[in-house]
Amino acid sequence: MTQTSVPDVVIRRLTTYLQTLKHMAQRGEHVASSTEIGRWAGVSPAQVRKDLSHFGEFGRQGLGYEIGFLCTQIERILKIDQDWRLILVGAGALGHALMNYGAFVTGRFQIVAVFDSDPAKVNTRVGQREILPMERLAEIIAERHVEIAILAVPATAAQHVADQLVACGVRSILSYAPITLNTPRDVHVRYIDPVASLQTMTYYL
Amino acid sequence: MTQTSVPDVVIRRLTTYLQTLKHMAQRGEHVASSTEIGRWAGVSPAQVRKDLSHFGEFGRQGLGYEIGFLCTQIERILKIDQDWRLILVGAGALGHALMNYGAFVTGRFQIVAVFDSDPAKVNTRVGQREILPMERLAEIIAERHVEIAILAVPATAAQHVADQLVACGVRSILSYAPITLNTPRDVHVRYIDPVASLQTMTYYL
DNA sequence: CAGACATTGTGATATTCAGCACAATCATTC
DNA sequence: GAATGATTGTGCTGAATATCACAATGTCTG
Repeated sequence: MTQTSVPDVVIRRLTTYLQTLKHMAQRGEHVASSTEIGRWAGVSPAQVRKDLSHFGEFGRQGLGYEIGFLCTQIERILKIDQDWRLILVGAGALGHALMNYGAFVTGRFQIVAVFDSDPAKVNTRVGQREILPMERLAEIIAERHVEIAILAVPATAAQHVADQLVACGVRSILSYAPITLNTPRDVHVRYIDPVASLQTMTYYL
Repeated sequence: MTQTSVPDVVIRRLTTYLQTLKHMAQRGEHVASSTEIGRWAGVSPAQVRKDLSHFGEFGRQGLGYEIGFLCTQIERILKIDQDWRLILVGAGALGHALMNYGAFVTGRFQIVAVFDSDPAKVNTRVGQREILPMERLAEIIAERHVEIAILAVPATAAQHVADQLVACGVRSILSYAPITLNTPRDVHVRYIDPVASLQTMTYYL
């Protein structure tokens, strides 16, 4: 309702609601009930309403939620109604794939610089961007006001690079390294690890 | 302690404990306390102990956990002490990157076949594997006893492909499509979506 | 080998999160 | 314009999850 620290799971569900709403909008719909949103997002209607109620009253009784309006509101809440500049550290196979990933080329998350510690890679190009040496990390981060970094380096280097990023003022890290990073509490880290995901699924087989 | 339906979060943490333990083993350590494991995995010592206690008593009072033994036990619990055959659907840029991803080339999760609906791609190669048409999905899944699939197709096709996979007997899906899949309750789905991860982080900035 | 010390496993407690149920409210129909 | 039907927002309740605290049990030292 007000500012009483919204649970992290709620924030994560907001992104799925947004996905769902965008799809509905593309299908030409204009209004969605919590039941509909919940069905497509895989959560209960009550959950949808309660989640949204953390941030205000966006629906109309008897009708539901106006899709365009709710999209705008969620985007505002998540602060994705603006462009964000990212940097990418690690120009290996994964780094190349990320540079060419559509969402990072055309979307609101834009990779503005790529770094690698390998001198052989520095000054070569990936996509349209030149690979920069780690020495220029601080400079670029300050210059471009970067707050988010994608970490695509080997596990052995991940903690060291993360320390550098934090020292340079980065406050959010999306890490592809299969290791839990040790960072100050005000730095947010998310992990993407396909193998870890698979390992949790085999348990149920 | 026994088989009283262990929470999913516990299963997910087991994978991080395993990561941590592997790193410790590589550093030449032989014993780890719950405090140490917790510090590197980012959870409280009590949490580590309680999580492990769901499956048995693996530690020794006054000493801690024997790293090699605990690794073996966790691998057994997660059923990753065996090889798993995967199929990959979608041979776009992401599919290519996944095929060349080290863990899927040398690890215990092996991609045994790649499928794509685009006739132009069928019969071309990605890595060392030939891209197969979707028509052969059922045949290969049955022949190779595949239970896990990686979904790397556009969001618009994801639900349709997922339905096919489920119909063919696949019981776990790792989806890279930015959409919540509608599947029977006994089919497990995990999502990997970098943009969604980033969207949850900007909230805190 | 006895005493000091460290660490586990777990019952009890606290906290967080999800589901329920219904009053409040609005569109729509007749 | 009143009655009907649908849907929201939310206090309350219950379930799930995390934390605490300590007895139990082992190691290690002198």
